[in-house]
Amino acid sequence: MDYQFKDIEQKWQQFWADNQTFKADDNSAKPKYYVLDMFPYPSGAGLHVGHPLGYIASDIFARYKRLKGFNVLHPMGYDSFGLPAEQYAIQTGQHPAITTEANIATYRRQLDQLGFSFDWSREVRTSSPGYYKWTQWIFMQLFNSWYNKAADKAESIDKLVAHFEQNGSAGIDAVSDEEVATFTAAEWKALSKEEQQAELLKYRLTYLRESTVNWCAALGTVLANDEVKDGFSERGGYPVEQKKMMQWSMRITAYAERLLQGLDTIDWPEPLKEMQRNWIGKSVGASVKFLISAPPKPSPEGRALIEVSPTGGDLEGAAIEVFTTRVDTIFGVTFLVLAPEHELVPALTTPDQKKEINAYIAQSKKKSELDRMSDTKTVSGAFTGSYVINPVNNEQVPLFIADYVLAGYGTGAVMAVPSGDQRDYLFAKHYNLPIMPIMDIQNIETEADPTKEGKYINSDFMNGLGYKEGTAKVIAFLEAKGAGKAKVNFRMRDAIFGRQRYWGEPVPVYFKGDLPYLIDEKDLPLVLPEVDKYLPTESGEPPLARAEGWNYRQAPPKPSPEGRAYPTHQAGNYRETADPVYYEQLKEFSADNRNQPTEVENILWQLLRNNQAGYKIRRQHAIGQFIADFVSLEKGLAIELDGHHHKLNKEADDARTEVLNHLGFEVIRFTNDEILKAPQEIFEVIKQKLNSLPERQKVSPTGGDLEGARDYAYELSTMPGWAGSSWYWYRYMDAHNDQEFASRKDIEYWKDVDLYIGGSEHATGHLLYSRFWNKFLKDMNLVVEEEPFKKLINQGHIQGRSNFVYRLIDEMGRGTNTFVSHGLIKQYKTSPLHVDVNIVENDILDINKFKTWRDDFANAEFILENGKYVCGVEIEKMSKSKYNVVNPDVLVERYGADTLRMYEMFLGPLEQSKPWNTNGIEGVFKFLRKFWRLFHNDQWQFSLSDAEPTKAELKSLHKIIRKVEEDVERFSFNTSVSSFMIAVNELTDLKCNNRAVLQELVVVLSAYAPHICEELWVWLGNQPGSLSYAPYPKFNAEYLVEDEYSYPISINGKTKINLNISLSLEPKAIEEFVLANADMQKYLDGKTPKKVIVVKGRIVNIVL
RNA sequence: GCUCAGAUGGUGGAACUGGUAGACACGCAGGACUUAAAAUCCUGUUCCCGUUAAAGGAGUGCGGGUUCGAUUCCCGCUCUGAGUACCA
Repeated sequence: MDYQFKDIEQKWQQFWADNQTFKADDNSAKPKYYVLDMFPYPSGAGLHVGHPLGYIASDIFARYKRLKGFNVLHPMGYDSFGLPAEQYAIQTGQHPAITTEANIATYRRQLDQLGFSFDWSREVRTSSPGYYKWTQWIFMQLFNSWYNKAADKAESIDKLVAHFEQNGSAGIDAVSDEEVATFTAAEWKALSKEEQQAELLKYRLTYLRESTVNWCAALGTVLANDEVKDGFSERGGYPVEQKKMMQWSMRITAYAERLLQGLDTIDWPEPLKEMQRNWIGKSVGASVKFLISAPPKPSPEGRALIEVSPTGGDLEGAAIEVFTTRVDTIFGVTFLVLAPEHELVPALTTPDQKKEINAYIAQSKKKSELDRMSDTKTVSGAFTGSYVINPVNNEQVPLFIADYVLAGYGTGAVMAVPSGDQRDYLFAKHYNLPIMPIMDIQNIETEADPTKEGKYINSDFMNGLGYKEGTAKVIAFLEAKGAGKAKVNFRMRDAIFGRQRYWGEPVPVYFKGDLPYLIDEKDLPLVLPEVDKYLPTESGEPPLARAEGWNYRQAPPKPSPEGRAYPTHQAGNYRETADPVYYEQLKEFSADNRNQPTEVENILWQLLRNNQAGYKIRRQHAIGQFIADFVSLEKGLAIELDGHHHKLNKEADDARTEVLNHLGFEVIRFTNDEILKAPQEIFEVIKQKLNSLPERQKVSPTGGDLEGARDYAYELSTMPGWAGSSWYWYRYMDAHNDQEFASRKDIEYWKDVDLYIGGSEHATGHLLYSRFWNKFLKDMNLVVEEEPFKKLINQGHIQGRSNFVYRLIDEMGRGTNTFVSHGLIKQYKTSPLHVDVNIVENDILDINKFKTWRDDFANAEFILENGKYVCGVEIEKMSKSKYNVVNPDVLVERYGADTLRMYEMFLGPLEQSKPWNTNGIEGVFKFLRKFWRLFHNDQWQFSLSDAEPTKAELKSLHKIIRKVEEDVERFSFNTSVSSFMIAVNELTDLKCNNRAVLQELVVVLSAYAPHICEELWVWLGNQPGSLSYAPYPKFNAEYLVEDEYSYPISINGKTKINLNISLSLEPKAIEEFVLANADMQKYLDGKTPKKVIVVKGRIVNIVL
């Protein structure tokens, strides 16, 4: 039979699925190998031909490793939280979960038809509660941790608390917020719980803090730095502004050094490592304090300044701290510059300068991010009127502000050394400030000279020293004086960890007042609630604020005999609907309480039981959210005793009273003492109260009783897109575990990802955050490797090739229905318009198809060149809106998956970006047919010979065995496709139909073209499905041994002829043989060679 | 501006540690089969000069260098792509 790829591919895809052929074993004697693809966001557009590129490569590699005897884990899943589904929901009202589900179905169908060897039993989806339960859990671990610099790892927050309780803040070296308090153990213990919480928040690895964020009003959310490009959002291209907001952040800066050092231990592309290094942005230098000096001539106004300073006192004694990488140049400092946003600017501005400074601040605020970037030449700034003192020579230098100093980097202040820094130089020239050379070989005629060579001059105690000694000396000097110290600064900022969006993981946090608390671990997952609309509320709160009952109900703590603690409810959120489950829980606690009464309760109970007060009294009865000590449901009276808890929490009691009142209960309270002293009197009070109250309507305990209960507000923002992708490779190891994010056993077996394939666009996002979380999990001893991805390969991007038509613009500036061919557009006023690449061939527009492409083009007219409409071409991203998408479905339908797989590999090196071009796919298709034909006779009948393979056949076979081994190991998939073609061409020429040879060839090719190989494998008489785990053929070098080699003979490096010479011949003999050759005599032309170079088995070169 | 990657026929690309530049494909040209088309197969295809065949010359972005020999190594430059952006 002819090569029927459609039947074959369907059949084997079904077989693999039915037999779970690629299910990985968690416990195997074979060595493990983990091949991972970056999991996709399932977009509505489905896959285009660019998406599978990396998956094909990883699949070939995974299949190859199986043949090589490895236990391969090769999973796939979906990064299914994200903006597009939510944007779609906003527009259509369709729940993002539904959109996502539909998109995943499309993705799955498209992936399946390409014959990937994924272990689908381990599929993960970041948006499924079973998965994000553990994303939330990891968040909680981060919340419960702090970074101990002394141990250089994250540790439990309990350990920090224990330290505070014993030693106060002394001796703690932590990565924390800047403004942490210092306190003694006693002071710590004296703090209220809330104050302690607030302080601990400054240490936690995930924390809430007022931060300047990238706010995108159009998207209604904040964005991470890596999601902002040139002041616009990466998705959608909307403007982004800076805004101060209370935000969740991740203390990734704690790991800056380890993230940097770790790069040296992993096998990643150098450019990608470089991007991470730049992003981390380590600079080694020093921080120096410049004392603020009084204005030079204290005027009445000058004094006024000091009085109005925000510090409330004398600014003398206060200092400006700068960070510098060239502290050795400090004697060249002739002024200081602050960022306009620097907090001390208002206080340091003298009244004379106030006007100028304010004008400058206003002006630089107005400048957009873009202006500031494009305009790097203009010097601008303003003098504050104040001066500071250089600590090394006590000289007064003026203090300026200028927007070339960034508030967000370092301390937002720089010491200006115009002789060594070009920006400072320009600034000094502009403001006529002195420029002081500090190196003997410095040339500062026209520009700054940042040289480190030479000896210092004008530098007091540093004069005559070189860079290294000078730097050491000046740091020692500053340290001794307490005016500075060596310091390392990082460019990387903590990562904002919150989006004001719906379609993301809820943050497992609720609030008491302003303080965040974790929900109970047993309440995970905190499931995303339903909302009526996916938009922010009218008051600008995130969409989750629309969710009904989006509040946390903390279960009452287990009662202690003395405590009988009630949940600490406080005024706040109101809840109208009942929660039967919670009510059941309350009833349980009530029963517990009844079984363990306190002394006082017991006394009162003896008086009130059996209708002794005239009405039925219940004790420890659940009402709404609370358990009342005694209650008459009939009369609506709650009697509360003064438990241990109540004393501590008057506010909570008041709130409780308010709620109970709302529910129709009157509340009376007694202290324990009152009851102990005069129980009978209390009894009488209660009795009177009961009589005075009207009878209450009966309410069902489940229905009405819970109404109006108070709850805690949950966090309203959701986690950012990178949360779910920062640990997913561990979930694949144990995808269905509902006790742990992955079991210790499986983590210890699979350890880390051996090969990770994905795009370089994740360099500073996903790949950095994943390394961060991995290091944290390692610190927590939850995983075993410090780095998650041992080897990483960036597949190139397949770009689209767009075609354009050019619409003629009339003199009014309106678009017409006339289109100008590309060659003529210079003569007309036109505007370009994307046109569907499917109606263009070789850049010539099919005019008839164009007219039917869009209704409004039915009457289009054209200005042609040479009778043709030539389209413009541009290489850009493949996207629906650009009409340049090539769909793999179409190609699979026409050529089959095996052809598409091999063609995508054949296109060029995996890591290279290139525009898609379907031309050439025929060549690969022909190759597979030719391969198929090797196994068949002229009548398309399966026909093989069992004879001994010939030497030539074995040579072809073993060449390809070795070649594929070499190529796959170095990820050069394109070259092995060529080699397969060569092998099949050779075997065809040899008319090879030898079973032994072809069977091995099938195994070698099966990683690339699995379907056709499975089919032939079974024809060859093997067990269906066994091919995937067949042994890779053993290469035997003997078959490639030659006894002759065709030496290229060159004269002065230019090849002239080839001569067959025995490989056993030694160089001396080769030289003689060559020089004696008749043809060579002609070239030598009687001359004697100056020199003859013979490289055995390679080349002969004659120098004349 | 800085950092990184790259530049090879009409096209995609190959040449792995310096050793026959252009493998393998696409496209194109010519041919075979066929009434014809499709499909398939064969031949040619870096450029220039020349031709019956030959023989010669140039050639891996440009200019230098090292070397018997350079697409490969070194120096300078041009262009393209990516990242980054006043980072003190």
